Amino acid sequence: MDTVDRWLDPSDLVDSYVHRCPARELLAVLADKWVLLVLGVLRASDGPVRFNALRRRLDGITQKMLTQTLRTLEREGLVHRAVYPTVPPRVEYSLTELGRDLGRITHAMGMWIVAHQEQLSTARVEFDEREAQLPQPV
Amino acid sequence: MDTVDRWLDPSDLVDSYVHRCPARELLAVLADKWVLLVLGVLRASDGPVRFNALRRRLDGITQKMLTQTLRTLEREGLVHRAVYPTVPPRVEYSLTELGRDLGRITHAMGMWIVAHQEQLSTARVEFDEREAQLPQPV
DNA sequence: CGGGATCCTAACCGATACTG
DNA sequence: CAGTATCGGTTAGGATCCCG
Repeated sequence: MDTVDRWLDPSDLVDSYVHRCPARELLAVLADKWVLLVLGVLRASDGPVRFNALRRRLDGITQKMLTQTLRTLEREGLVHRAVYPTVPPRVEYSLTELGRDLGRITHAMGMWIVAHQEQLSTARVEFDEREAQLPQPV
Repeated sequence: MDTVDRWLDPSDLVDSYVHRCPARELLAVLADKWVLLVLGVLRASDGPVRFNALRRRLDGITQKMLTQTLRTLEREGLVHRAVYPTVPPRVEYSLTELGRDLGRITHAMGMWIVAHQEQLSTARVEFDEREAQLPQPV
């Protein structure tokens, strides 16, 4: 079975992407507030999703950012955009093959985050408490 | 064996993190230009890493951003910071247990990116070519 | 309905200078 | 060595208006 373990080999990844290179381009794309969420929603939907439907599922996103995010993902070949020239217009988004593949990893990341929420909040609180003690800036 | 597949179950992740919630906080942290790279370098090193060593491995990062990134990761409980009050001072960074766990997933992501670089560049080129044909903005 | 085009502000971030 | 502090340019991104 095709699992993400395929990518978990011990070879030295760092030298491959730490320096400025094509790989950093996609990294920059993924390092975005909305990209991971959009991928998540598209992945969770079992068919194409219309623009406003997508918008409604992403609490807080503006139409500008959604458009921008979708364009970027389309350019990377992760998202497919289908336009039906009806009236009113209808545009449907879905993941490409490549997008679905990557989606499995980002999904794993999302699951990890949700599963560790409490450890993370605890860490934040403790850090902030430690911070609150030391300073003495007159 | 403990693999990231643990997090690849089909349950509905979206409802858990699409809305504003604690989970989105870490997502916001990860959605950063440097965070994934820093995690990657720390993960690849087999011992603690000093500040400037870290800096040298991250091509293009400024000392300000590295400091900031490390502080954030420390706050999230992903990175441990050890200060040795010697002269000159010495500060060593390493992943926490939590950080190593998450690091396995981000590493998978990095590997995926590197493995699919060419498909991604191709997609970009094709998209840009399609773009270059349509417009007619007199 | 699914955007494009503007305007405008907050934040980010790089550069520089200083410190224990 | 490993930061902190400050300043200033750039940009991200929200709000608003409009259009096919």
